[in-house]
Amino acid sequence: MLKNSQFIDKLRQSGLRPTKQRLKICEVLFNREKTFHFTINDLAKSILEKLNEKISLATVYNTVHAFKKKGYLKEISINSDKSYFDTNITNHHHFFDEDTNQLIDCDNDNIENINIKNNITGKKVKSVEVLIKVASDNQNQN
Amino acid sequence: MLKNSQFIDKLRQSGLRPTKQRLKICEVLFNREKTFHFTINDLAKSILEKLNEKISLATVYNTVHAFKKKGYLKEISINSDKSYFDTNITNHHHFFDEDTNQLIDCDNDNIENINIKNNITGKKVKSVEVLIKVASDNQNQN
DNA sequence: AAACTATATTATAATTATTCTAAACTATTG
DNA sequence: CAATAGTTTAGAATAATTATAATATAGTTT
Ligand SMILES: [Mn+2]
Ligand SMILES: [Mn+2]
Ligand SMILES: [Zn+2]
Ligand SMILES: [Zn+2]
Repeated sequence: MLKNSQFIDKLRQSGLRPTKQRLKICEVLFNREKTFHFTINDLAKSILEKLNEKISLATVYNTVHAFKKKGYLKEISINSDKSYFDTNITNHHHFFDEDTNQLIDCDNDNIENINIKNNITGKKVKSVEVLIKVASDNQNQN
Repeated sequence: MLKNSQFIDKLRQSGLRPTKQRLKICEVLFNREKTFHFTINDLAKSILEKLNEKISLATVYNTVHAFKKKGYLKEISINSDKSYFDTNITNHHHFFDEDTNQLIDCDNDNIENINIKNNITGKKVKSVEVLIKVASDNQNQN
């Protein structure tokens, strides 16, 4: 449970002004036990529910992108309809539950280390991530 | 190099009428050496260039989705801006070149078999795919 | 603290990818 | 060939995201 002043410091350190809106968004994003996987819409809804506060959608977009740029959030693509973001910024794998459309972190030691025998020549590996799609047995595989 | 009549048979077999447009799209998609990774826009452009033919965008969307449903194409999510499709319908991994925004197939035996120790309870694994993001050394990691 | 300047917020418009609609067209079947 | 069921099409509708430009705020200077 981080306090406001800690968020203020963090934001200042990364050259972001600690505005009222950004602090609210920090609260919603980072004051939670577990990793938060969300769409912009989820976040906007969360802000409204948790804080009973309305922040302009544009600001939510701006802030999420600012936080991503500073490395406090990462973007995940599982679905081309909308972007998902992740408060777990480490390199990690995901389960994607096709029944519920939920992203779930996959513990890194749940999967053996992945070794790429031949990389593209002249390129450097930036990340290696596994996406495991799951569904209840009877599900249509779309 | 498949002939028209082979496409006609294939389409008939899957209950799709072999229309002029679908045949053209088959030509562009499947008469090539290597796997084709494309966006709808790439495909539309290809149709125009290769066949000097204009097919309505709605038809391109319809056809791609019909082909996907029949299992002749698969959809890949690397980027939430737009959908990528793949003529390689097997379970396989990808390199994504961040410099060029190109998807490249990763040979399955380029990566050791992936074993998931603990799956989500009550769910069945539908697919396990690795995405390896690469870039030239000096690239900013966005 | 007032003034100044750089940044951030906001409502709203614009853009882009994708899907929907409904009318015109075409492949298939009898 | 005629009936019909499926397909194509242009254009409208929708939804996510980004751009704009006026207003507000934070940090800095005086
Ligand atoms: Mn984005
Ligand atoms: Mn979209
Ligand atoms: Zn995660
Ligand atoms: Zn592929």
